[in-house]
Amino acid sequence: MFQKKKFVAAKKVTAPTLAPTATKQEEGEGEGSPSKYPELLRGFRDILSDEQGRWNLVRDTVRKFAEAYSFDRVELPILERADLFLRTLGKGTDVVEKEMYIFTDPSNRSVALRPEATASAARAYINHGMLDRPQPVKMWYMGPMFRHDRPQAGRYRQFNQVGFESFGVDEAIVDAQLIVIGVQMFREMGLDVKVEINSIGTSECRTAYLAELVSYFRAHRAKLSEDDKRRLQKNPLRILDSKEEATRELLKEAPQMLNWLDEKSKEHFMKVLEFLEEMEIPYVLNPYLVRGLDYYTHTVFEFVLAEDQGELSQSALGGGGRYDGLVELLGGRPTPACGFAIGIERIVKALEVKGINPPERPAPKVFFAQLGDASRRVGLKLFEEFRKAGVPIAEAFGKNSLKSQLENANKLGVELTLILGQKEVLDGTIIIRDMESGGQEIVDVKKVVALVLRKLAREEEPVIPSGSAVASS
RNA sequence: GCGGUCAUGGUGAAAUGGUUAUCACACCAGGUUGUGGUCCUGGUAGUACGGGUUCGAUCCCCGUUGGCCGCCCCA
Repeated sequence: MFQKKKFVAAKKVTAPTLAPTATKQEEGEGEGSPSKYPELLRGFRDILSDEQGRWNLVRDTVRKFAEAYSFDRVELPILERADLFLRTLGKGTDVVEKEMYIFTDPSNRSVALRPEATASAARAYINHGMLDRPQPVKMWYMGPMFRHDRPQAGRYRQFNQVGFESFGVDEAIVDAQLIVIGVQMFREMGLDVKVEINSIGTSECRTAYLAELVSYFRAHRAKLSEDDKRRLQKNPLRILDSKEEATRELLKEAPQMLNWLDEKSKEHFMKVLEFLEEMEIPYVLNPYLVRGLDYYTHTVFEFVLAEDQGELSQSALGGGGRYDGLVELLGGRPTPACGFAIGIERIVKALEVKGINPPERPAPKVFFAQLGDASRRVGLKLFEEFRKAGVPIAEAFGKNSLKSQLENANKLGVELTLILGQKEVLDGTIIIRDMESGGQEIVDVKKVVALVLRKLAREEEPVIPSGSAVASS
């Protein structure tokens, strides 16, 4: 029996803590499991087989695109020096300020679970001297990210992202192609997205613009909400996507980023848009689109689920942009770069809402039913033969009665059940039972794989309807 | 981080300040020999956790944890 009490007891055994800096057990989350059963950490989840079909669709599609567009797969560490993110993401950003899983490791280093992977990709680019490879260096990754945010549907503390990053080329076509890849991937998966796009220029023109923006809003400070005042102080760009009515009103008269772009930035942005038009990628110019991370320059964009895709609280499926200063910021040679990341959980959710649910794996069409240990031994070998023949096969070795095994077979919806009893083992035969008709035949066990293959192939032959019109529903 | 809302077996639901918490589905085992789908019988399994009020709490109160929604933010 499973002892429920064990977990209660286990709670009292204080595990060696990784953070000797003593997170005092105060209020809020963070105590052990309050239940008698082990409980998931808030915002963390198990992804079970009922979702795996959709996950596979995402994984497979992404991989196909990565290969077609020659992006190289990289596996980046989940844990990095905290400093990497603190330097790159920006001081005022929420991610850095309150969402990072940051702690001191046993060797007394400040480390962080990655909240995103672009910084790691840039770090890898520098560490491995990729600037000496033919440019652009194009890489893609897929894996978990961590942000200690308040969980909600479509927002988790551990979530998975796929990212595409291209280093070393500053041409607008790089931005455009990344957007094309993103949009086409979504289409391939059956999701209709639109692209929201903006340019925030170089850090120089952004600084000039921000000064202007701040002074504009300072003049109207009285009308701003507390939130927006805080933004104005900490991260003024964010005021652009404020949802406050009064602020939105003020924004109409506010200085526009686009007017502050220098000639080169403007030209770059126009080219990106032209390429998108050429490719007939639907985009929406959103002058208020800014991204949450500081390293972006020039083009920024988001992939947003098209409206008619059902109710979803989180409709931004991904986003990205150009980050020409990032490599240099990390100490590398100035290197232009551009990339995007998409959130797998949100995509999977969108697929679910849309009713797209491919099977996780092909359902087995054959079931092996045994009677006794001699039969089990033969079964063990047969499984290998069927595997080599590429035929998935199910079993219930743990059951003793033929009846319950057939029940299982029936529930699985297999076409054929192989029945092997004492008698058959002695004779070197096996029974093939057709589950639909109930018909059975006794065959040589040595030929069973070939016979099953033939029977299954016959089933798959398309039945040509003979003349009679099929009643339409 | 702020506000709201909810929490009953694996799932979906029902009920009550007072014997043993109800039902369906699912799962397991049977309905004499080695044969599934329907049917019948039986079984496993639950009031998230901690405290308080009470003679008595699953129900009332408080706290915690977790889900969801809005804000913040973002993928």
